[in-house]
Amino acid sequence: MVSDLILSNFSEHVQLNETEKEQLLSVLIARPFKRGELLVKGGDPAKYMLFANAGYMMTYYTDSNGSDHVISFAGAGWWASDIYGSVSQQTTPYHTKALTDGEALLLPRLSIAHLLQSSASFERYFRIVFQKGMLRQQRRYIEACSTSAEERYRSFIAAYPDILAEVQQKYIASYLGITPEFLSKIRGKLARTA
Amino acid sequence: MVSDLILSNFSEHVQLNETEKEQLLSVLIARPFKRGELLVKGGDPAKYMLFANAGYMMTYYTDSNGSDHVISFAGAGWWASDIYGSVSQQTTPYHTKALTDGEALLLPRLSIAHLLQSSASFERYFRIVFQKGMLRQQRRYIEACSTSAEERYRSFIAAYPDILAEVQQKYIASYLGITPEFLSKIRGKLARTA
DNA sequence: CGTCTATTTGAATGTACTCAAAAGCGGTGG
DNA sequence: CCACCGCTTTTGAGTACATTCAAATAGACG
Repeated sequence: MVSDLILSNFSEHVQLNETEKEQLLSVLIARPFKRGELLVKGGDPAKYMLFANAGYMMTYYTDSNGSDHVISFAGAGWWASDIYGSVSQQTTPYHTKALTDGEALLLPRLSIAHLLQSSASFERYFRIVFQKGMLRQQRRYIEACSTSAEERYRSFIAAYPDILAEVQQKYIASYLGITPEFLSKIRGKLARTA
Repeated sequence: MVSDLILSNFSEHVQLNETEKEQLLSVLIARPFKRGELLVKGGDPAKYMLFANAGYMMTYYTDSNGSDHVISFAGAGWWASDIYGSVSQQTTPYHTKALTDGEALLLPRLSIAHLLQSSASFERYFRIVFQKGMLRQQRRYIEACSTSAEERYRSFIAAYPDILAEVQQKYIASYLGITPEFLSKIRGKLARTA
């Protein structure tokens, strides 16, 4: 298992000693995936956090009308944003699906609890991850409230051109909080304008 | 300074020893406030996190059109959701305003850094606070995307009847992501129906 | 009491949705 | 290699939820 990505992600935030690194690597589970595969199903027990080692995943929610809402995409080097797998709770309401071929590293919930107890470095790492996650979610909410769909699409393609290339349009529409039809119309308009 | 609320909030998540409790209390700053007072101004240096010891505060964002968007309310026993004061960054984009008379406890950024380094309990506490905050923000986003304004208002009054009584309607409208006029129409309709 | 702000109400408008149908695209099997 | 199938994207017409603008009413505070 190639673990450079996750180790470098940790080292962006904390300095792990050799013991801690080994401890972390020893509990990770490599999970290769194929495009379209459902890695975590909403309603199931939340067993682990997922780190994208290669390829793209997305975390989304299916509401009571059956509509899906993409919470976030995760490309190589990112955690999936379903963090229910990190809390001692029975189930997650979110699905996590592979959007391309790739590989996830699974970090089991019990291992997380173990890591957190064994070293303040792990507490610190996850404190920072969740702190940033909370800030990101706030910004996302603000952006959804205060900008039009067209603006959100423009800023999305500016910020994540790589995701745009890899991922189906209907998922991007869902991420932006609009219907696939409406995204198509926005794209048509932008193409005509440009 | 009466500090029961914040100590009991910590003890919901971690067990602090006497030294740690003293350490925490020694860095908190009591900040009484009056209704309408601006406690933190967006664009200013983010100096601290704010814990509501009494009364209500709200954190909100003013977008480029000059419209305000309430991110969250904080009643007694809650942290304001502007957590920029916890990261080593220059400024916060959010305002925090007093909605009633009350008192905030200010936890300065440097003190947070100090606490985090001195004990894993503090790392753990803030890890949990941010973890829950991230989950809450995600749920809020999902709710904004997947339900109508009327449904959101209904679930708001069911969940927070106390806030409803204390806080001006236009702020609740902003929290729900709608205009004050439209909230008024929803209320009119519900009153007529019921 | 008068002033200022918040809330209500109404009419016109707009952004985004729904429903429906056509066109495009990718994979699979004959 | 082509034909077909299923799914995604495009396009169009009609609709709905929520907004904007404007004016009237109600409340709060000095």
